[in-house]
Amino acid sequence: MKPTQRIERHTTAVEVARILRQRILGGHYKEGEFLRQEAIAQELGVSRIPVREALAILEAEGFAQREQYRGTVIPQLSLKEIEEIYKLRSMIEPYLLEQALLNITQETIDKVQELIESSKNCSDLNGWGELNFALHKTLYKPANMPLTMQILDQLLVRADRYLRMQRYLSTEILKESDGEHQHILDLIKDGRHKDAVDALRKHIAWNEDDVRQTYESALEGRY
Amino acid sequence: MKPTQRIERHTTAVEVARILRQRILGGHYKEGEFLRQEAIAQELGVSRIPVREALAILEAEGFAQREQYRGTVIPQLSLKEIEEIYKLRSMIEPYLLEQALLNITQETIDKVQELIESSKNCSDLNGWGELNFALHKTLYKPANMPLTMQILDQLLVRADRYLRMQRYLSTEILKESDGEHQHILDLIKDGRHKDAVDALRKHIAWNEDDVRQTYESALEGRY
DNA sequence: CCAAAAAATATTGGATACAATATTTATTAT
DNA sequence: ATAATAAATATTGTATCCAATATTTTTTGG
Repeated sequence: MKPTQRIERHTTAVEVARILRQRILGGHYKEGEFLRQEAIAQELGVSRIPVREALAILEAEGFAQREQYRGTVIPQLSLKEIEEIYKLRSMIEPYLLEQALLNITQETIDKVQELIESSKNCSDLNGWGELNFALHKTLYKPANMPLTMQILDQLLVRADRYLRMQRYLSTEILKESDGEHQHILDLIKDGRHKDAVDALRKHIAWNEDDVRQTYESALEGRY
Repeated sequence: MKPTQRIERHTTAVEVARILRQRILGGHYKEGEFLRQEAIAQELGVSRIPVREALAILEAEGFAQREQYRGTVIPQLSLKEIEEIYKLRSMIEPYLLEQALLNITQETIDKVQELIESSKNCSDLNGWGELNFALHKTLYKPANMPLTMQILDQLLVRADRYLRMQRYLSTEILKESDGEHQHILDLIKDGRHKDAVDALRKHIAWNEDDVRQTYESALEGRY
């Protein structure tokens, strides 16, 4: 078979990991499906070595489970995991925002505003996800807590798997979400930091509700 | 007949990752030192392939940083990271305990008591760390929150790097810690769940203070 | 025909060999 | 002698090949 997707910069292994991560998040592989090294290698036009390294990375990140001499499976989505993700987010993000607000600069505010604008004008669902991701990163960066950010990253990426399910069904939620982001930023601009943190808490809670509903209705549709 | 339970075996790569993780935690490699694939491979009597996979895993776990065509370095320890680790632990662990206590069984309590006894009788610093790890896992397991446990695992393993520094200097802290664990368990046995959670909070806070002091005095000794 | 054993096939795991890149040492021009 | 350049060396990254193990198919005994 001929390669369908090409490699660019970084090492091949990291590139393959990135592509597979995207595929997993995008629902390209069915839950419980076995990923075959040889198949992936041929599709991407590389040998199995970088593919294996990529699978090792993805396993360490929790996106895949390797079973010795059997293969690699994509772990199943679950309501339980949604609960956990959002419980953790609701613990970590308000704290990150609080800390960030202590050191926030006009530059950060402007950058966040820019990202919100881009997000409003973004019709591409994939791109919207990236922007949303960047927004959080930018907003929390002044907290200067790299480890916490790293942990949060993991949670956001995991949440993304569920968010994408949702995006297939409704794009209104995106605009709603943009509006909430704008509201939080406005409160920050006004110096109403405590209110901003509260608004963030609500934002996360609403987000969870949306995801749960989508997940549940998707399940119903399936069975 | 089909196997009811698959035997837990490890690939060379996972085994190498485990060994390197221990070494990193044990301070075998100096901060900022480059890990050479060939050297590790020869020491462990394997080829570089599993070593590379191990390094990829460790990087995904945050224990190493690979730079393309340059090598793998151990990230530096920092007071900042200590603060972050313990802030996150103080958010996550009390919540995990609360949830666990809702579903806790006598079996779990007995198991934890056993682990504490073993810990009291354990003179080996390395083994004590393992027991401490197992204790947390056992105690929080009834909460049934695998993702949260996974995140916590990362934090505990990271904290271990600093704890080990400490253990070189003082073994009294271990006994103190055992006592605190016993105290928490006693409160649980008495059904005083809220008090147990509070005791855990204090335990974590004290632990942080110990680690900070050790880290700072170690720094002074170094320069 | 059916279940168990054996062979065949598929797939993963690892070692060796080579290519790509970085680092170090040697060389050359001024 | 020194800075710039080129060669040599070291190290990482990847491909190919083979070994170990799992899965599937075929064979065989009842």
